[in-house]
Amino acid sequence: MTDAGTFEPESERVIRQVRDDILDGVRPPGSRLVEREIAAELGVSRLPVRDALRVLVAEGLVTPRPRTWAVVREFTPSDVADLHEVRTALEVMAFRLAAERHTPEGLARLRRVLDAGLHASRDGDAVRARRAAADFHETVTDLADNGLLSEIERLLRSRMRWLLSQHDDLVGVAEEHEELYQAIADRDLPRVEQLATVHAATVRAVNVDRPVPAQADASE
Amino acid sequence: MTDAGTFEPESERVIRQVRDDILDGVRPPGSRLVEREIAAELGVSRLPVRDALRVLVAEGLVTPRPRTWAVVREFTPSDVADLHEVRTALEVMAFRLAAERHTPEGLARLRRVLDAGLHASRDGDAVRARRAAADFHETVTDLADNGLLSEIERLLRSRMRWLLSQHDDLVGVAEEHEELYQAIADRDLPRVEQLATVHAATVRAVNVDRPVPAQADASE
DNA sequence: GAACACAATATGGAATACCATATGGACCGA
DNA sequence: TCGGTCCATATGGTATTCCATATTGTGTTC
Repeated sequence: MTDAGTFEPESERVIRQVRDDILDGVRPPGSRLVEREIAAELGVSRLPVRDALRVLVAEGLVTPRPRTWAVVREFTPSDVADLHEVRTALEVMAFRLAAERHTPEGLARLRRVLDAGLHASRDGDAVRARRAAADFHETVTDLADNGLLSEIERLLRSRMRWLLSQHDDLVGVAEEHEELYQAIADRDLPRVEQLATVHAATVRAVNVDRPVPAQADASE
Repeated sequence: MTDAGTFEPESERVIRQVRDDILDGVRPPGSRLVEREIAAELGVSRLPVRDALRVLVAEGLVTPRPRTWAVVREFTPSDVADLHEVRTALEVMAFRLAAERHTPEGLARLRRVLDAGLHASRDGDAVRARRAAADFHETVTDLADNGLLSEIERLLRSRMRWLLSQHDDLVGVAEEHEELYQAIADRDLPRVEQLATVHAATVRAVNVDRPVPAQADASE
């Protein structure tokens, strides 16, 4: 075994590059994704590009069209509402399981991530605060100790990143994380579920503030 | 437009073939999946096979190993537990949303699927009953009117099919479906949530009874 | 006899080439 | 001038080929 752990196929690099291009707005929604063009830009063959596009389709960032070029996905208000709904259900579950199953080590890790987030948000460092907020959720999912849940979380991560890129109330989020941490540490399940639901609603609220005329969003 | 709607690349055929092989036990867990072999068997090039394996990896039916052959996934008891947990959360959500959002047409469709299932299970037609049970859940997801939820459901479908292939209490399942249908039709949310939770537990119970003859690959 | 090293082979990763079909525009006719 | 049809081009799908590396069997040495 020479580098089994560190081996990275070209397609990985292409995936990251194209994904970042999309998330950073370099490739705006609706723009063409032509295999040959991307291959030429990145100096690789079409095959890694094909692989990468498949992955990005699975991540929901790219819309394939049979026999023709793929396009960067355009998220409709309905898509956003759907994502919030599913995310809420999964995160409430993750928080609940984390409260039930956390280990001392895991809890300490969560504490550290939380502190980093609190610090960053109080300093007004938006980039690090957002990063820490994402880490917080990822760590909670980790504590939940459910491989499939982690897998789905990874799958939705790009979409979430896209969705939350315009979230601003970083301090409020960090404070809610603090409360959630306490409830998890105390294994207070009812409180965790309540807080997690509220937290999801908070994040959604900030996003829905923008025009997004969600259609069936008045449900909850 | 010649056949834009009916076009199917070779990889689709390969996907179905290999997936069915796995689910039918023709390719048992742990067995090698060698691109060249499969390509030769199906009379296609390696590329469609590569594509197919990627998809099956995404479906969780195949475990890839960098630079070496992939293997048919071995489900550990832990994997099964994880799947049940996630499935429960998502289905409760699907049932709740279906109760909130169903249209008259959709409800009628659900009624028809349910009747087919009741009929088949009373006749002792296991194959059709199982098919109808799957259709019932799929229709409910459809009624929930959340594209992402449907997407994840499709993703998990193969694993569920594998998991439920040994489910026997078809009559009981159909009867629980009947109750769920009524609660959905009445838009009785609390009852739907309670029934959905119980239903998930029922299915799990039957499966946990017979601890999947996993290839005791206690590797992870 | 067992364990390690090395070589032959198997296998996935990537590049190149070719084909079938969708796309987009130009030309023709009304 | 507008609409339809046909053709050149663009583009994704597939096959073939070569390459780097993991696997596996064999021989050698302690």
